[in-house]
Amino acid sequence: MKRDPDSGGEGRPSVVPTISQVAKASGVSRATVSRAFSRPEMLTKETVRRVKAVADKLGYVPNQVARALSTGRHGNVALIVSDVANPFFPPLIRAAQLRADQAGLCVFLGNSDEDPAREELLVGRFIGQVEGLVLASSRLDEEHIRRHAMRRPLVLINRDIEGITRVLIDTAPGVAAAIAHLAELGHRHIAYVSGPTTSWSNQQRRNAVRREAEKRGLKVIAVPARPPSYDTGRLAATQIVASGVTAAIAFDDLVAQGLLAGLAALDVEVPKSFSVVGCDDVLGETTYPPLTTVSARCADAGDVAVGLLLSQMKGGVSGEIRHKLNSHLVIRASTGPAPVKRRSR
Amino acid sequence: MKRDPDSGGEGRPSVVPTISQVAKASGVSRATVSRAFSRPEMLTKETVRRVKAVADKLGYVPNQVARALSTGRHGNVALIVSDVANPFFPPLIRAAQLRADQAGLCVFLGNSDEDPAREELLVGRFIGQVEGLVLASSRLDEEHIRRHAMRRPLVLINRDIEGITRVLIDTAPGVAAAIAHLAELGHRHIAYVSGPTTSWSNQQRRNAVRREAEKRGLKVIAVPARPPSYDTGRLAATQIVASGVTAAIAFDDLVAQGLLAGLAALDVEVPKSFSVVGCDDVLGETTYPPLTTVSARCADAGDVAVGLLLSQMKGGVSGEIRHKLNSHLVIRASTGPAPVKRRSR
DNA sequence: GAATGTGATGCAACCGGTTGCATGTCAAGC
DNA sequence: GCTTGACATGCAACCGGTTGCATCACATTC
Repeated sequence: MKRDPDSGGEGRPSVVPTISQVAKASGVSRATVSRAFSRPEMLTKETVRRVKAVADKLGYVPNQVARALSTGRHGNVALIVSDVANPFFPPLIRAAQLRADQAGLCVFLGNSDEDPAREELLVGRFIGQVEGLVLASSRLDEEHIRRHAMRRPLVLINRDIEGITRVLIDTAPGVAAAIAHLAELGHRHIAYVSGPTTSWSNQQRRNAVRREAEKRGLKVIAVPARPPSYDTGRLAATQIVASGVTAAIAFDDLVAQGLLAGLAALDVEVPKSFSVVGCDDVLGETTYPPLTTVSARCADAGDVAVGLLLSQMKGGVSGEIRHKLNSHLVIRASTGPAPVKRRSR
Repeated sequence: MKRDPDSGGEGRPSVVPTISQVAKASGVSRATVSRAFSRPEMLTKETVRRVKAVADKLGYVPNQVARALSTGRHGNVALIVSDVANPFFPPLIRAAQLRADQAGLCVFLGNSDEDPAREELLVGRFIGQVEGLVLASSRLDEEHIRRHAMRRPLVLINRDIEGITRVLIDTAPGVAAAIAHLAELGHRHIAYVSGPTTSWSNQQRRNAVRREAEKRGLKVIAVPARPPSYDTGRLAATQIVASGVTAAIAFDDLVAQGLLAGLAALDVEVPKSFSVVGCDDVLGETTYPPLTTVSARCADAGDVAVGLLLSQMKGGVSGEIRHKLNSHLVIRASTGPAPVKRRSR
C-alpha cells in the first residue's frame, strides 16, 4: 500500500499532509491538532491560531475517512431515486442537496433505473459509509426497506410503509381543485390519462379524480398512457377526442405535454376547444400554451425528507412520522371555458 | 464515542458486527477473515467457506470506511455540476452514474449552483473521501482546478485547461451543419441568440456560427438571451422578428423553446414563416413543433469523463488527454424553407 | 531421516484521526 | 507557603479494517 513514494523525506512536503506532520511542524501533539479542528473551544485561542496557520501553510485538511472511522459520524447521506432523467427528480435532488449542504453533509446519489435489484445493490454499497438514506419512489419490497431501516435512519419519499418515516406528496387537494376549476368552466365530461397501475402516485390521483368528479356530478373516463411519457400522451389524443370529453387531467406533466402536441396535430385548439391539466408542475411555463397543472412540490419533498433524516440522525427517534405535503392547482393557459357546440357527447 | 450500548455483551449480537467478532466466532484470526473477503485465493476453499458462512449468519459486511483508511482506496468518485436542474445535466449524471456503477464505485453528487465559492467548498468536502472527481462546467478559476488536480485524478467537462484531462463537446460540426441546412433551405439572414459571454460553450457556438455563415455568405446578427432560459428566449422573439431575419440558432434548447413560444405569441408560424434551431438536444420531440437542434451528446460526455477518470485512477497517467466529442444536427420540424415574401429585409 | 520447499494462517504494525484520563501549570484562597 | 481548582495539553488506546513478515505443518526430495 503506502503513501506516495516521495512523502517520506524530511523537508519535502508530502502529497497530502497528515495530522502528525502538522503536529510536528507546530510543536504540539496530534491530539492538540485534532482539537484545533474539531473542538477549538478546548484550546487557547493562541494555540488554535498557530496550529491552523501551520496547517494552512502545509495545506492540511482533516481526513474525513479517518475521522469517520473513529467517531462513527461520516458526514454523508445517500439519496436514491428511480430515474434521474425524469424531470420530477432534478428539483427534488437539488433541494435535498441544498439542505444536506447546509448541514455540512455530502450526498451520494444513486440511480436505480426502476430496478429493485439495482437499488438493493446501491443501498448495500452506500449503507456502510452514510449516516442515513433517503429513498425516493423506491421500488424495493417492504421487507428489504424495513431491514435497511433497522441499520440506519431512513426516509421514504412517495412510498407509504407503516412505521417508517416517509414524506408523501398528497396530490388529492390539487386534483380536487383542478376538477373544481374544470367544473366551474362548464366541463361536464372529462378524461383521466392514467400512469403506471402499481404507482402509489397514480392510485392517489386516479382516486382523487373519481371521488371529486362524482361529488360534482362530472362524468369521467380513464385513458391509459403507459409507460407515462410524452409519446404515450401524444398517442392518447385521438382516443380522447373521439370519446367526446372536453377536458383531460393527465397523470403527469410529460403526458400532458404529449397530449397538447397530439391535440395540436389534430387541429384541436387549446384551451378554446379543449382543456388540459397536468400534474407535478415540473415544466413551468415552457409548454405552449403554458400548462395548468397540479403542483406536486417535488422540491419541498426533497427538502423535507432530508430535514427529517437529519432530525432522525440526531437521535430524535420520536416514533413514526408520516409527513404529507399538500398540493395546489397552478392555473396557466391550457384550461378555459368548455366549448358550447358539442354537448355531453 | 463508542458503539451501541448493548454491543459489549458476550452473546448478544452487536448491531453491526466487526471483523473481530467474525474471527472469534469462526475460530480464526482477523487477518484470515479479512482475506476471506478481499483475497480469498490466499486461503483454503474450506476456510473461506467457513468464514463466509459465519459472517453471513452474523450479518457481517466489511466496513468500507475502515478499508478505505488502510488501503487508500475508497471506491468513491465525485461529480460536480453547475446546476442539476438544467436539463443538460440529468442525462450526463445518469450516464456518469452508470459507468461508475459498473466499476463498483459510488458517486457523490455536488451542485455548485454556478457559484465558485460553493464549488470550492464542495470539492474540499469531497476530496478527502474520493479517488477522483469530475467537474462539469466548472466555474472555478484555473489555479484552483490545477491545485485539486494535483491531489487527485480529475476530469473536466466543457472546460479547456491545458494539461488537465478534459472532455469537450465540440458543437462546431453540428452548428456548421445547421447553417448549411438553413442555407440550403434558402435562408440568407439569420440570428444567433447568444448565452453567457463567459461560457466556453457559448464562445464555441458563436464562433462556429460566424465562421460558417461567412463561408456561405449568410448575414448573422447576434441577439442576447441572458441568462439563457425559456423566458429570455421568449422575450427575444420581438427583437428577432423586427430585425428581419428568417431563422435563428439559439444557444441552447431552452432558449429555442422560449423563442418558439415568443414567435407563436406574435403569430409567426414555425416553420412556415420562421425557422428555429436549438442546441444540446435535451428536449427530444417535446416542443411544438419538434425542435431541429444540434445534438450535444451530453450523456456521452458523462460516460467518457468517468471512463477517463477510471483509467487515470488505475495509474495510466499517460500525459494530457483532450477528448473531443463531435456533435451533429438533428433535423425535426422547426426548420423549413425560407419564406419568399420578405426578402433580405 | 534431515533438508528443503510450499502453502495456509497468525502476529503485529499501520492507516489518520478522536477522546478518556493523566499530567502539568498557574492563580486564587486560606 | 501550601492547598485547591481550573484549564490547557499530552499520552495512549481505540475505531475496523489491511498487509509484510514470521511461523508452522506437511509433502517432497535426496
